[in-house]
Amino acid sequence: MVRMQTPTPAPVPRGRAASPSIGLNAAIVTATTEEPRVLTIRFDHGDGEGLPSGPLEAEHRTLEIGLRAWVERQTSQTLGYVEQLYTFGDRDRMAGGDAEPVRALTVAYLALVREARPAGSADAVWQSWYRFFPWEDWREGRPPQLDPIIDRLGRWVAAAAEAERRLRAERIALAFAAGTAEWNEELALERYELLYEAGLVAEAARDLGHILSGDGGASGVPLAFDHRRILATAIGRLRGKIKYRPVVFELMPPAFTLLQLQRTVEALAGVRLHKQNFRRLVEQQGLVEETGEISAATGGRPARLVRFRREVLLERPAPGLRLRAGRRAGTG
Amino acid sequence: MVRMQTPTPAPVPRGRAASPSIGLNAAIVTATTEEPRVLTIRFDHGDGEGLPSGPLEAEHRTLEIGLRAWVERQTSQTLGYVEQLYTFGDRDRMAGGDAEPVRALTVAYLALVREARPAGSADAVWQSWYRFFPWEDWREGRPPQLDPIIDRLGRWVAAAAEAERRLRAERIALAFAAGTAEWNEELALERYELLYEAGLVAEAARDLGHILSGDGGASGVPLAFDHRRILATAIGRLRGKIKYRPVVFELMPPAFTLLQLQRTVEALAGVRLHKQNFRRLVEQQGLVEETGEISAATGGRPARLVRFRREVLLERPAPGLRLRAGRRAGTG
DNA sequence: CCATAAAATACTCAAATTGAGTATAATAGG
DNA sequence: CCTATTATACTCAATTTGAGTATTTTATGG
Repeated sequence: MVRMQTPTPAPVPRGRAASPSIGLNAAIVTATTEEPRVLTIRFDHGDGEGLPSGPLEAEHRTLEIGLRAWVERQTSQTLGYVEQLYTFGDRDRMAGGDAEPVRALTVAYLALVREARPAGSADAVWQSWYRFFPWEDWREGRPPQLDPIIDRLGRWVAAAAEAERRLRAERIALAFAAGTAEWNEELALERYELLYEAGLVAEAARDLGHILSGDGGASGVPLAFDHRRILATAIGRLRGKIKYRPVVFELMPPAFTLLQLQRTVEALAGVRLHKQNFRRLVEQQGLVEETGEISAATGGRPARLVRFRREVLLERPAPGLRLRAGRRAGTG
Repeated sequence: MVRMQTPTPAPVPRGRAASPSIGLNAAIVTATTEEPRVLTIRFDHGDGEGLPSGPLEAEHRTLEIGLRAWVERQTSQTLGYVEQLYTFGDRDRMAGGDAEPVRALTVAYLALVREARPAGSADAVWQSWYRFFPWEDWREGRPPQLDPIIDRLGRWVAAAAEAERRLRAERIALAFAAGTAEWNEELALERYELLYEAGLVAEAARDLGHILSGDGGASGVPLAFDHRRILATAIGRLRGKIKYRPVVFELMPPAFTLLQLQRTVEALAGVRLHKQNFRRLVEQQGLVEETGEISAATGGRPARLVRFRREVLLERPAPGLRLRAGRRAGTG
């Protein structure tokens, strides 16, 4: 990483010097048995769960090194791909009462790991990320959880004044494929933020000191702090990234079949793909190469085992799986 | 993402709790008379220049609000679009001597403004960003500055051992369109990082305490600290973004002709586009609508004046100008 | 040993998109 | 009126996409 220099010496009379604490936060993702999984921590003090996080320590040269250090120490996972997501710096972030507003700066990361180890601590668990975002999984068609959500969103729209109402309606139409718009799996963050604004996720009520009235689980399991928002960011980012960068392979074993690859992509994207076209794409793009081996039958005709063709990284600027959802699940 | 190596990784065994200073940093971009411009500050103490930056202050609720606040105060610019780029947090960033390594955290932003005001302070100047990246401007064809660069990069490749050599050669081929690869304007950061690693930009030498031997200006004007790297990040991000988000319009006046729009996109992307196809794209995507007015002749037949069609934001998830460079400049 | 299910793989084909033009219209300046 | 310059309309072949059908190769249950 680049050797960094000091930021420009502040030329402005410093009002109150902000000397906030800095946290690192990671959405650690893997994919097993057709589910995208994320590592969460159960907090022993209380009932909540959240993403693993740790402090930035002085001995780490860069943020990313610091992140890898404590993740590997705490969860005994070796991180593969790591990408910075966003830095959140809200004051008043540590809500809850009349405590002096303390700025908590959090640098959030997305990390991919190839295999889900049992997780170092007993409090760390791998969970399908759809547990937190049930409306994001369209692999078996439109998820039924959407009905109560759209319903409640509709009431939120109606509650607003003229101009704002139209705006809300259109944001919802776009994000939730309510009108003519098609489902766009990349808009995970937009959807979560809409639900938060509309007060339809538990975090929104919590941050206001309320309790969310029940919705039969349609709104998903909440996470501590803004961790669910970070996870939504991670999901959206990853879903976008697989289209132009071969990041899926960070989640695959050394050798795999094309169907396994497709199932992993589908798990992440939350949509089904057209099998024949998916293969055509993968082959045409030169993303994989033969291992020469054949898979131990997966239920039908045995499949070739392929591996990721690393050279593609050096050949083309944007190798990825610009996937288009197949209308019907698994045609052909 | 490719990262540069720290020249001096001094592992200092230090205690705990990093309580670093936090800086905000902005690449403020506009586009006038067919040039993409960025606001830089001339430092009175010394000869360098850099990006505007300021401290995060306690009274700002979010990072972005803090950023807007001091930018608007210091430069009297009103920021339109603002996007977080990256958070840099290297320790040892305060180079130069045996000073105690202090962590300086910097959150870098990209900001777009519609018109370049004379800039609040006399030390603030709008400059074409190609002054800092002469090799990035392909609008008049392959820039001649590339020749000495490729030449020097070639020597850097030759200087490496076998395995590393191949790697370098392929990174260069991809980033600089040296082999079969086509020029990819989005790879601005990758190119800058290669040049930094190869010691071909002044910052690399400076960070090592050397002086860069002359290259006739091919390597562009340096900036203080890592500001040129931040600018490269901003350029790459913006060039990518215009393809799927209508951000160019943040730089356009309320009414404009299609050619003006095209010239702005070309200025940002650093490549020429096929005029007729560009228009087809813009119209098909519904990005603009008629104002009914006609431009005061721009040299030939008068052109319709159009405006950005805001509704497109609500209709489609990824409205942008997925531009393809035209082989020849301005055909038709 | 045969029928059937489950995959894998091969091949087809029409529609849509893209890349690269040509053709024509409208203006200003001499 | 001729020329330069830009705007705009329209064409057309090549490529890419979306959505199939057809065929091959296994395992399995009678």
